[in-house]
Amino acid sequence: MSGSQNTSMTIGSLAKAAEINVETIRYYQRLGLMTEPEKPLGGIRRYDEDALARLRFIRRARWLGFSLEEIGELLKLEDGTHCDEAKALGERKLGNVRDKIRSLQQIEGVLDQLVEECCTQKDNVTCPLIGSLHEGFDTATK
Amino acid sequence: MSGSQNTSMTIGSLAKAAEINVETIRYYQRLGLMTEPEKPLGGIRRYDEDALARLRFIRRARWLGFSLEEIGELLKLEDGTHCDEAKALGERKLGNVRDKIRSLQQIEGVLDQLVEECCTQKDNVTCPLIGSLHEGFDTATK
DNA sequence: CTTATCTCCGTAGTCGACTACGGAGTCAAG
DNA sequence: CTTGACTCCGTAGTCGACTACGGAGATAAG
Ligand SMILES: [Zn+2]
Ligand SMILES: [Zn+2]
Ligand SMILES: [Zn+2]
Ligand SMILES: [Zn+2]
Repeated sequence: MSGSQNTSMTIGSLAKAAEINVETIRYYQRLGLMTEPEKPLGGIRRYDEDALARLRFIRRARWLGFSLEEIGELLKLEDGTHCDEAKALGERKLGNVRDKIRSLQQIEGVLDQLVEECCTQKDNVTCPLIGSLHEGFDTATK
Repeated sequence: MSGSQNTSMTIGSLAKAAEINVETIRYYQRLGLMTEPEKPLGGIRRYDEDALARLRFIRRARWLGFSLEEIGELLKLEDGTHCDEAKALGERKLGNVRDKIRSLQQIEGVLDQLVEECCTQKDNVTCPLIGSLHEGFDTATK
């Protein structure tokens, strides 16, 4: 798979398809995350489905909190000739992801509790959510 | 609680106590998140436990993923009489956090599988991790 | 053929959250 | 009293990730 059909797009339609700014694509090209296709002698570059897939990959990974630099490493796995290195990288990234999940779950727990406690006592003048932002930092943080 | 003892600190010792950079405190003051105490006529400003508590509040909220602007809102609710607004803010954050967790778990699954498949066949020249990277992410991406 | 709408490319600006710098003033230990 | 660390204050720099601008050339609809 990863078939590069000749569904050729201009950078503008690629941007639209990926729901991303044209300038952002150029920026990714400057960083080496996307390759610039050949320009047909004073013409306009054309992009295929692979470029779109790559863009979606980048956007998704960004949203998940990977930096563009990390995404670059992730994308280098593409050459397929360095199984050992690929595995090492994959494992490291997996570790990162699990760290992020753990951290977010911790935050989730705290926030959930705060929201639940909030507004449970109508008589009470002070909001428990605000109150615990003042206190519980040490316990929740570590 | 929130007792303002006369444990007066300079900005330097406040920074040390809060494990934060002096410049960051000044920055928070510029943003209006911290108030600058009065300066005793050509002297040096002194900070009390309340300032420290407020700094901890800010750091904790930052850790929970609130932006400094949101923290400003949160701090305006400090009087504790705006329970509903505080709760809404907390619930929105909680939603954000849960979305991120779901997405990370999705990518965790994919990465985990890829790493497991990698290098299981020594004869094979192409790395299965690499090969399935795009497809795996495509399917996982939706 | 003529516009209107891209594309190309380099440079520059923005935003959030800090972090650093520099020079004058202040305080405290020796 | 001197010396060295700290404070004050304004401005400027950094970093990551974009986003905008401007002018020249390409392309497509009418
Ligand atoms: Zn190698
Ligand atoms: Zn409440
Ligand atoms: Zn209100
Ligand atoms: Zn492999």
